[in-house]
Amino acid sequence: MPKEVLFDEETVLKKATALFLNKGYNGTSMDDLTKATGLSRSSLYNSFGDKHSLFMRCLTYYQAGEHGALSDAVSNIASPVKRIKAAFRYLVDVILKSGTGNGCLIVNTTAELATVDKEVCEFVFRNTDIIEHLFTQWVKEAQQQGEISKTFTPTAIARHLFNTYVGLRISEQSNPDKKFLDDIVKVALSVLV
Amino acid sequence: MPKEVLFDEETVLKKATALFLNKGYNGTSMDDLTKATGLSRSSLYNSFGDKHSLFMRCLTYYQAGEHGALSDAVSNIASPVKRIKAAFRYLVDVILKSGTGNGCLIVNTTAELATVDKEVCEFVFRNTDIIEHLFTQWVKEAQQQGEISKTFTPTAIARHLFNTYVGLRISEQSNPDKKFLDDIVKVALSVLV
DNA sequence: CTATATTTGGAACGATTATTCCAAACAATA
DNA sequence: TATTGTTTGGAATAATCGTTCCAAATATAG
Repeated sequence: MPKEVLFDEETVLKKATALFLNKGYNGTSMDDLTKATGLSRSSLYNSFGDKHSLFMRCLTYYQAGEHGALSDAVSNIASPVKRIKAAFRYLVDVILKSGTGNGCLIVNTTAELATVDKEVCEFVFRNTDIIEHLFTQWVKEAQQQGEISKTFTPTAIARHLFNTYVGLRISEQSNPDKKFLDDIVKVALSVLV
Repeated sequence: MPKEVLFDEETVLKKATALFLNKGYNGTSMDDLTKATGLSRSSLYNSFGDKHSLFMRCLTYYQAGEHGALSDAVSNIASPVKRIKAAFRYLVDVILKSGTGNGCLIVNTTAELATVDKEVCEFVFRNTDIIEHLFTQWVKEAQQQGEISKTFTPTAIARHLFNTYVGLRISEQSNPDKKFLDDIVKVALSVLV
């Protein structure tokens, strides 16, 4: 039987993801990745394929992590409007507590690669769809329970919420200030009436 | 007297900017730039310094161009609320007409370099401030003329508008669809009452 | 026409890029 | 313990990176 793998795959993904998040895809070299993960070149290639494959793994790993964290933060909130507000308060909280101002890997990747990398393009499109549907569900709930008016369609409001999210992920990098982000959330969520 | 420069500096900047907008800073090589501009390496270095200097020139060139285009599009609109709405309609129009889905150079650069490049960081911070102040002026006007309520401060609304703008510049890359962008604008600007 | 000053093209540079390769290390089975 | 199959580290690769350098080209001034 083969020698077993000595490293924890998730630990490696976590460190690689942090690196990509900080320096971007093109700004991160395989040398950086070996140093950050502690793995040698061959181990990295053997376990994750080439740089692009590793990056795609990081993207899905990051996506799952973010989605899980958000679920944990708001899943027990019954009121859909309160759930939406809590989600954005949670987001601002995470941004300020991380302190790095690195933004979101998926948003950053959209800006860096969406127009030149087909695989990335498909990923970010799917991701957009997933978030839009999640928000749409929440808004639909809110309208059915009479928490907010039916002036706009659930989809339209969901898209606005998505846009507010990605905006915040850029804004945190150009002006990582609590008042700035709070102002954005306060006004953006005032449409939920 | 010296031999005069044979190329038009603005034409070169325009082509270099288009390249950076499409492929990002790290994704664009000096070789790409020589091919796109038609200039040789030495001419490029001689006239614009190194890659980073050329990039900063492109950033300010792009900034001036965008600001000028926006001014031209809305400066003759007396009503501040109509002006804001026209600005975002103009933006969606530009996005759809360009068809490239490349987003905004400054937003993309924020995502790619803001946390690792001090000079870029200062630039995007200044840019954020400029746009915030412009929007703040418009909102202040609107409130003074009674076009919208004073529920929120002009700054808070301006920050929401800024956030909506950068969001749109990402969203256009993840889902370049007219209905999608129109929904965002429609809901986001519904706070102007 | 000559001299001058600057640009220009292209070769050349060392550093870094992503990737491959191979022998040595090693854990699990037989 | 011997064998097997895989991982591992590090050297090696070819390509590309940003940058420099220099001789040739060229427009102006004298």
